[in-house]
Amino acid sequence: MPELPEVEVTRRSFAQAIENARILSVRLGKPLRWPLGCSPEQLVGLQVRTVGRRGKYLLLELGPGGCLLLHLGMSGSLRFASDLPPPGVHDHFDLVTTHGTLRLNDPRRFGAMVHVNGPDDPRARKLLGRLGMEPLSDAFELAVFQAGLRQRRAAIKQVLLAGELVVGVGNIYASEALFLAGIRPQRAAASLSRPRAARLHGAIREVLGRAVELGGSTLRDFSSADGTAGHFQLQAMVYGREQQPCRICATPIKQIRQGQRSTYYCPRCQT
DNA sequence: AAAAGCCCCTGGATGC
DNA sequence: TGCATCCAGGGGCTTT
Repeated sequence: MPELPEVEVTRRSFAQAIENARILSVRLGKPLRWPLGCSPEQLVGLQVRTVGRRGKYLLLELGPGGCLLLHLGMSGSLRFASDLPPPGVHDHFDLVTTHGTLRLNDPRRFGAMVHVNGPDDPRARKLLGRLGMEPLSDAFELAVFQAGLRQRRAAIKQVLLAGELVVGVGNIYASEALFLAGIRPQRAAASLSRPRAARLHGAIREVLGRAVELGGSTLRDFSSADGTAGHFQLQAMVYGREQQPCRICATPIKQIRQGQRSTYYCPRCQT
């Protein structure tokens, strides 16, 4: 379900509320993508200090030590409340705290909740170690982005999705950002001129930033952890619009496959 | 080293 | 109505 904006909006919807809560119990449902990595009892008594984010991972910093890495995968969503109903078949993780219960619902179970001892934990390194720049932070440096593109021959869409240069750009926003930048998704990353790479850099920030402001939009069924529904204001320019007229030039939008994923683009606006 | 495929899993939409 | 097929927001792992 979630790309960076949805993960960030989810984070903001419960980060304050869970801060400094003490863990009372942990309930596990069906297995997620990876095992928790510790016994549920081991978490009892710890405090949730802060909720951060790296790419599409949420990081629940624990006191006095350790961290929970939370990923929503393709279909995951969170709720945080003190009056949750009994868990349903797709509720696979409950973190019961003094401030409420954080519940992970994930029908497809591509999501994960993983306990690590700290940033140097091998599991943390494996999952977070190769992640690229944060697109909405100052760390997203244009020069580094341009240099990174120059050394990759793969299609630009694939490079964005891979997350090793820049994180958080998922399948929907990749198509949207490339449209905004006027760049064809199949184009080799290394073939982008510096000005066009700069345009893409701006487009990524624009698309993701606006989506965060709108409360996680575009996605069909998104709602944040406090139950607020996504707004849907951000209408897609190309994603999911195969055959429909481009909103700029009216040329029919094309759909292609890249790496088993759908890509949409305007054959006239994007070169 | 980088790139391309392969999976993990369930549910909803579509087609016969 | 029932059943088969395809597709879906991710990304780690294995193979080229």
